[in-house]
Amino acid sequence: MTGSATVPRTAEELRAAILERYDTFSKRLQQIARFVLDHPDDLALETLAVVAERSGVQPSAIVRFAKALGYSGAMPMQRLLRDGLLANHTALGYGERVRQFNAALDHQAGAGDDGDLLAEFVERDTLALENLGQTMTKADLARAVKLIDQAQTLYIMGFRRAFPVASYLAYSFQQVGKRTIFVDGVGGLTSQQMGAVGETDLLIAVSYHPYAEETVHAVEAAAGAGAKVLTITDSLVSPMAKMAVHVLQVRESEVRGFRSLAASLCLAQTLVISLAFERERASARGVSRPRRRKA
Amino acid sequence: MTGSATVPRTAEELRAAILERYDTFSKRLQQIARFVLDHPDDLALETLAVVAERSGVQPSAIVRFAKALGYSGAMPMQRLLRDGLLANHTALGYGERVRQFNAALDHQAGAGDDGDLLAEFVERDTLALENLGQTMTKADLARAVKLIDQAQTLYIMGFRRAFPVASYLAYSFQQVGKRTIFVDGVGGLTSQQMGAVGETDLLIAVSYHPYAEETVHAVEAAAGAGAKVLTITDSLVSPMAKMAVHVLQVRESEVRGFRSLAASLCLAQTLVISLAFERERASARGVSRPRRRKA
DNA sequence: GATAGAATGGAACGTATATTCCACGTTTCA
DNA sequence: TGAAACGTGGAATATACGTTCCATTCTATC
Repeated sequence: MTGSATVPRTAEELRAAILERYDTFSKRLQQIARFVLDHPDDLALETLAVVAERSGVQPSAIVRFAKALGYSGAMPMQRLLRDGLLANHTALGYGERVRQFNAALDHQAGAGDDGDLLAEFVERDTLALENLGQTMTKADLARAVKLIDQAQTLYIMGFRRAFPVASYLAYSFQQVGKRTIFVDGVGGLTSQQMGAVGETDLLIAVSYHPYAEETVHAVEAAAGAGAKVLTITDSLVSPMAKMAVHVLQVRESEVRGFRSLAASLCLAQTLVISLAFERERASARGVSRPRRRKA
Repeated sequence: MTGSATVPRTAEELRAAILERYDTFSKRLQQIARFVLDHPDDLALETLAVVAERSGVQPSAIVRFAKALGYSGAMPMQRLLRDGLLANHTALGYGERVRQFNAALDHQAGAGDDGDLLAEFVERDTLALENLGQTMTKADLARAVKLIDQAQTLYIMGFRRAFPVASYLAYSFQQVGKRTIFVDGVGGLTSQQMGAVGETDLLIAVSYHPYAEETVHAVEAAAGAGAKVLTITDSLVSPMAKMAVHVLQVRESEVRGFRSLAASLCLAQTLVISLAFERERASARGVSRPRRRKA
């Protein structure tokens, strides 16, 4: 039944295949081909019956069209166009590509071959980074840097899975000369470490689902004391998000319950170096920081 | 049945409505709300059953969620998100792409500008990951996993810049049930924490140039006590490399004097999950670990 | 600690959908 | 012009989906 040896596997390939074989199609099939080329989004999103009515053909004709291209039915073709739609979208098919990646991983897991596990994680982290670059706006970043710059003292916390990110932030901010206190929770001294937090300070709380209790409480306390809170988290409705003056959302893909931290650390480093540059620029303009100076 | 007076009629309104009423939702409904906010495209394109499985809830729960927002069912809500996706796709051909174009212009603006610092880091981390995938051999990884698997107790250490990596390793290995001791150096108790290390144990030492003194000393001590040492480092001739039975070299690319940790963390995660798979496979084959099976 | 109420999971249900099948119409070649 | 092959429309069918319902579990209140 397959018309040709190779079946199109991407939206672009499909488009090319239709153009190439257009002349060999029957009249009705050509009519469908024109519709697919002209309104790919319709075919991607709407139900087959709707597409049939909108293009003026029978549903069965569309199925025949798909089979003529080598598919088993119309639905595989639809899925292809859906993925293509997402790829053009800003979200970039991130979810879909992760889905496919996970599916591939499952298959390999069944085969028992962990040889290329590394390659797969590399791929997944690359996707997460790409997604970060496209979803995080410059305005969000600039606002975060401004908050950090204005803070008299920086408090940083993050437990469990967020701990590596928090420790990296603390270490790096100290390196660039920012007055930073790392609330590491050692010895149960969290509240003591946070004791002096005041209205001129900023707390950066890193937390991912499930959100550590200590972090939530600390954010509450800090907000109660009048301090500003900046959270790096995975959801806009995380417990911290509401109390925070600014939220940086990071989407790390998850495989078998293990989420990566690549995107978070990339963001963390961007924050640190953005701050360093900001200060450099400020001190280059004038001796005193324009934000603080009184005269 | 309608929860509120007005039912959201656009994707943006829906988003706002969810955020506003989030607190009034039950636990499961909040879980769904998070998923909808974080993965709107999934809900728009995938079938309800797929969304349910991906978000870890029942299909009926999603229907309840939609009804709680005032819809007659889940499908009207889906249609809303679908239309929103389409609108973004077509209409943004102008607005969004102009914005991206402007962003590209800013990127060209210059080195001093921190406008697209994020893009720069994303690019750099992506390269680092790619490099990791190409240089790290399967044999190196397999040997490392084997060492970890055979160790009775795992000791993990890494200070300064390596601390986030070490803490991630410690946390993750504990999560998958490996007996792990995180030598964090709190209270100057490093040598005490390392006191019981013996011939059947493995020390994973993470260290980058300039190599922290404490790490070097600890590796010496561990090697002296007969323990095996696996190092994750940036040079084959680092002080630790000679004493280690196995070295995993990670080359993090450097931008403006700041090195990333993306590749190291990707490697770390690969190690953890490789170990988890290895154990899973072993326990699936037989009750006892077949690692040493003779037949 | 007991009880009323809400929330939840999962099976059962009805429906809408994609697909298949077949009779009819159209084209093509002898 | 006749006959055979191909293409087409629409009904029939099987499937997959969204939705509903109810027993059970969880939560809050007394």
